[in-house]
Amino acid sequence: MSRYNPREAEPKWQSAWAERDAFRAGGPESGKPKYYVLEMFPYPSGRIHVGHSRNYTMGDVVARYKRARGFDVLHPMGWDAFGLPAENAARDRGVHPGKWTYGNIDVMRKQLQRLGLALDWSREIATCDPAYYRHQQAIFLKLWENGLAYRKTAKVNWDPVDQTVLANEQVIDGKGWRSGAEVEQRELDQWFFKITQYADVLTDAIEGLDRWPDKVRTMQSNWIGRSRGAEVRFPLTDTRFGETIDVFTTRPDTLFGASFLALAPDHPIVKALAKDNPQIEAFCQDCARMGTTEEEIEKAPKKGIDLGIKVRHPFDDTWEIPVWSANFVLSGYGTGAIFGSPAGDQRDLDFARKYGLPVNPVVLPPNADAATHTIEDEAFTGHGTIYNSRFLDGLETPAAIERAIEELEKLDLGKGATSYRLRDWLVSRQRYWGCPIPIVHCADCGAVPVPEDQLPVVLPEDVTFDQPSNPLERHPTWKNTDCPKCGKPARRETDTLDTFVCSSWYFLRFTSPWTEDAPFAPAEAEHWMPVDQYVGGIEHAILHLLYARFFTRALNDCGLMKLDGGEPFAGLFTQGMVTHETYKSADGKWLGPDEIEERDGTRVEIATGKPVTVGAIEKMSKSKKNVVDLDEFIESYGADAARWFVLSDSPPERDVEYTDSGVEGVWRFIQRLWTTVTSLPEGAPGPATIAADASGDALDIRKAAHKALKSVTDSIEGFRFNSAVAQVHDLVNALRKFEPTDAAGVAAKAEGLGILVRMIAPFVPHLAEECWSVLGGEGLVIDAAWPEADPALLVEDTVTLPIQVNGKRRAQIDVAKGTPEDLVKELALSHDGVVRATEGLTVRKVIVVPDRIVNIVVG
RNA sequence: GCCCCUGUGGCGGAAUUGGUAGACGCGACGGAUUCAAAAUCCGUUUCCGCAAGGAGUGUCAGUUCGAGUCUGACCAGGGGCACCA
Repeated sequence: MSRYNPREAEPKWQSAWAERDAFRAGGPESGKPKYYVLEMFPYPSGRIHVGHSRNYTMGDVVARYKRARGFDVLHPMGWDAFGLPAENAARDRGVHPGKWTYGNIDVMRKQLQRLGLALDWSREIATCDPAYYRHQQAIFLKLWENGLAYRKTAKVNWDPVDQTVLANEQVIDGKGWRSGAEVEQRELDQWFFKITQYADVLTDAIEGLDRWPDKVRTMQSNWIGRSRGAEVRFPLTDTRFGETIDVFTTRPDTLFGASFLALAPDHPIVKALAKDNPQIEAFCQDCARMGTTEEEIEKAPKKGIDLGIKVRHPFDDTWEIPVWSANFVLSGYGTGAIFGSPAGDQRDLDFARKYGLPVNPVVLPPNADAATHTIEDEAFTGHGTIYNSRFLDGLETPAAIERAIEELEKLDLGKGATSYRLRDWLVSRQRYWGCPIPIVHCADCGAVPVPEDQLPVVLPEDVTFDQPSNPLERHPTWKNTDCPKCGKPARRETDTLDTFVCSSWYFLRFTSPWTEDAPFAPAEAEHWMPVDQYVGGIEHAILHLLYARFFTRALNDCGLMKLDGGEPFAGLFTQGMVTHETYKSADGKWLGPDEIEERDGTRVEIATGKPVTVGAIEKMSKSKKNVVDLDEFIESYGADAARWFVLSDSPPERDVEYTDSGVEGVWRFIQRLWTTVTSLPEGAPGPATIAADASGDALDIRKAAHKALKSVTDSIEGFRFNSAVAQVHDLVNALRKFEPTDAAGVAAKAEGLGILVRMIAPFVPHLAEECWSVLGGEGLVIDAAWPEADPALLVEDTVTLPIQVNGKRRAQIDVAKGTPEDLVKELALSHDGVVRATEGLTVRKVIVVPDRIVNIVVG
């Protein structure tokens, strides 16, 4: 019997699919329901390893399954091609970023094609292509016209290694997301997108994302960080610096506990006071001099200075409150000023204790006694009953908040307000390999947009990477141009856009990548959007997924399209990684799995013969060398084996560990499936057979096939691919053990195999085609409809009922389905095992759950 | 500090609504085949026990005829946010 040879079969079927252009998406005219499935597009960093392939395989299973279910599927692929690694490669190897990038794209495209993905390659895009980024420049200008892109001087995150600014979302634990370097704060003039304008809708809409993981929804909600509260205006006793100081608080119910106000050191009032007061000036400088990295800021001790001015309490104009400046007050959040209510806030309490400010308890914890309740070193931050607070006395916190706001509004000294943690998206990058910002700076006219007919602003080719700073800035001529408005000599914007801008709308471009006069054809976008199933890594839970949600709304508002609800991704699945053991050589260098081998039970470095240290199991990554190259894997085991492996064992959202023995198990399975299929005798009916009059073993095998079909279908729908794999294993085991003895048996086996082959087609498409063809199936299996399980075969006519005595299983009986309770009870009570277990005890109750279980309660 | 998730055999995991815990795979062990090996095939494999039987889903309680599944407290691991007023 011949073995299945993926090396021959896989290219053959790939050509067959390509010849009939099988995966080209139709569109509005196809007459079929649409389904848009998308994997987060790759950054072309070099080569694809088995780890990367998991993401694409999962999307592919969905694409192929939906296709078999009669959907017009859009499943495109492209390249997130701008980014810093290309510049690093240019610096290290002297190759132009474009050349490096396109070279990688060619390699990776071939790798993805060898994986047998059902992709519509006619829609391929690369974001570094001027045909793509010209539209991005047009979008930038549209956002600018609509007030959603703006330029301002602000404190921003500066990555000293990558020599560029970063968005807040790209700073992880105080370090740059790519370089890992400690991020510094710098005051710079930069471009921003006004994502904060959408903070409210972006929060509210999270609730409707019911096909997103809860985890991602929570993370987005926390990131935006909406807090509801009040803005309170404290009247200044001295009006040199204005009428009031405005403060944001979430707890206006504690207003009667106010003992000081604290302003950020760079608050305008503090700055004004510092001019005539050397002590305040010194304090401000001290704060400014203090470390600029996130970590230093966090560790800095609390300190402040009395500014010598006073405000009046909004509810009592005879009550004066001192105004301080404190280093822990952030100028960027709320109004850059707080009121200190030490009894109810730990930080305020620490500050009050340090500087001897009053601590007035105003919230009584539940079950506490007003007469004895005191605050020592620990503030009570929870909700409770308000006291010591005049008209708020006796109210519970939520009611007191409302009452306080009501009063503030009546006095015109405040109002209900909402504050957000989210900052506007800083999109300027001081890098070369990105989309140029289409703006010209003119001494007379200011920032002037490049007129639409002059787009794209193309990157110059002749740049150097021998210095760390922005190559566009250093380019001798590129930045020199004329002002589009007045014609005078002017300077081009040399910053490029954050690459996350590119990935914020690529899924729209895929709907009509050939459109030249617009980023996308609105009719196509409206037909295909939203993406029905998006698949990608959890690392984008905030970054990309939040930006994209903002972008579709912004594009809606700029009139570029109409997308109901504004959400780009109706369904999101965040897949786990592929992990692998790590290895280090005797001298501490990372080694790849192909550089080691096992000799006499210990693993040694092949080159030196010295033993290696086996390290932690970690996500496959180039830096730790624990990768298995996809081409090499396919060379040995085939694409189907890679696909089956990454879907097996672990739930898709969890990590799966790559092991050689696991891969061998997959190989065994593929061969076993093949021998099972080819074991069908000559002249057997085709795979579309329905062996309607089967009985006995033949009927059992039919039932097994239809049950497996039902469970596999459910598992695919529920994104439980590991379960689907197990159910397929089960069916293969049943089919290979079934040796038909007559024509009816052969027909039943043929039917079972026919179901099996169509069922595995989304997972191992090449093997499925080969099987379909040997079984004599008509056409290609990709064109075969998903089989329907016969409901009559899903129900058993007898059931095995476990019988419990006091909740412990003691026996089981086989009864006809639907046997009356009385009879079941009688059978159960007379069963030997039950009689033994109940001897000498009184039967108090018998619970019969029809066709499920019997429980006898004795005592 | 606040918020969220996860704890099941030697391992990855299954048990979708409370109803036979451990499907399926890996590993291990035994056997067949072979001169031998690879490959393949057939068994066994939660733990204790020869067995009958007993115990068992992180711990402790609770609800229930019945809990991996529900509730509460705790323990452990992972993740997110964090001077955010």
